[in-house]
Amino acid sequence: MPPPPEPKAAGLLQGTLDMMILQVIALEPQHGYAIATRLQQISKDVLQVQQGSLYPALHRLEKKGWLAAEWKESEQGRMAKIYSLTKAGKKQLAEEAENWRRMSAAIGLVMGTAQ
Amino acid sequence: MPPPPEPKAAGLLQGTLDMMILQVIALEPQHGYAIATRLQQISKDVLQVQQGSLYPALHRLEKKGWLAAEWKESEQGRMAKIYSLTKAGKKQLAEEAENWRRMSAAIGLVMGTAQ
DNA sequence: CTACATACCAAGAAGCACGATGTATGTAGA
DNA sequence: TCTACATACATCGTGCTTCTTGGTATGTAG
Repeated sequence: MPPPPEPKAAGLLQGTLDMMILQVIALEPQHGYAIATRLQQISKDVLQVQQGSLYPALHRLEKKGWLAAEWKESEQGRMAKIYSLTKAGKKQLAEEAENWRRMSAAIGLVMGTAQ
Repeated sequence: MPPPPEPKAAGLLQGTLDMMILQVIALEPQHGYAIATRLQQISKDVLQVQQGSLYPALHRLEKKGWLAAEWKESEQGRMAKIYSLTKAGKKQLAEEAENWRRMSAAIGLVMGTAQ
């Protein structure tokens, strides 16, 4: 049998996935599969979003009205559901980003990583 | 009736509570009530740990062997359960702190807060 | 025709923070 | 004395999010 393929250690902080999805889409409308790829690229392989986390999150965000979906052709020439930010989504992203800054700064204070 | 007492906005990132508890206790053994107070002080009121989050977390950490508990007199002259870090707890804290740094840095990259 | 990358989705389980609620004691003030 | 408040512990149920695992389908390269 093959050696256990590394712990994988995803373990995302709750709530940050939604925020990062909004952020990636804010830069440019994307389909789900590409969002996961981009997140992994940008974070230099630290963040590896599972599909079982990604798609529920996308549906969640669409349901709340932060995202709008549309079937289009992807860059690879295949049909894909392209998500883009709604106006409410932009506002939500701004709020969550601000909250993230406050929170991570506070945690930084506690952990002595401040400054 | 009194005006609604401010949103309170706790909303901790899941998983970080354990890490911060370990960190606060690493600085000095504390009892539960004091841990919550300290966290609030250090974070300048950004982090407000509910008792319904705190005590389960303490029991969880003790069960895993990261914390050791002992009944002693508090600074206020009352009996309190003082928690201190075990050897395993120190190791765990180091791991979680390192992981936090990697994670928050990665999220920072995504959010454009980098540098 | 097999494997792989692309692209979507669902179901079940587990973990965790939260809100509400309860107990008890010591102290300060009315 | 009676009341309020701070200290100090704790449990329970709920809801949300993430993870794991599995499944569908298409195009392309070998």
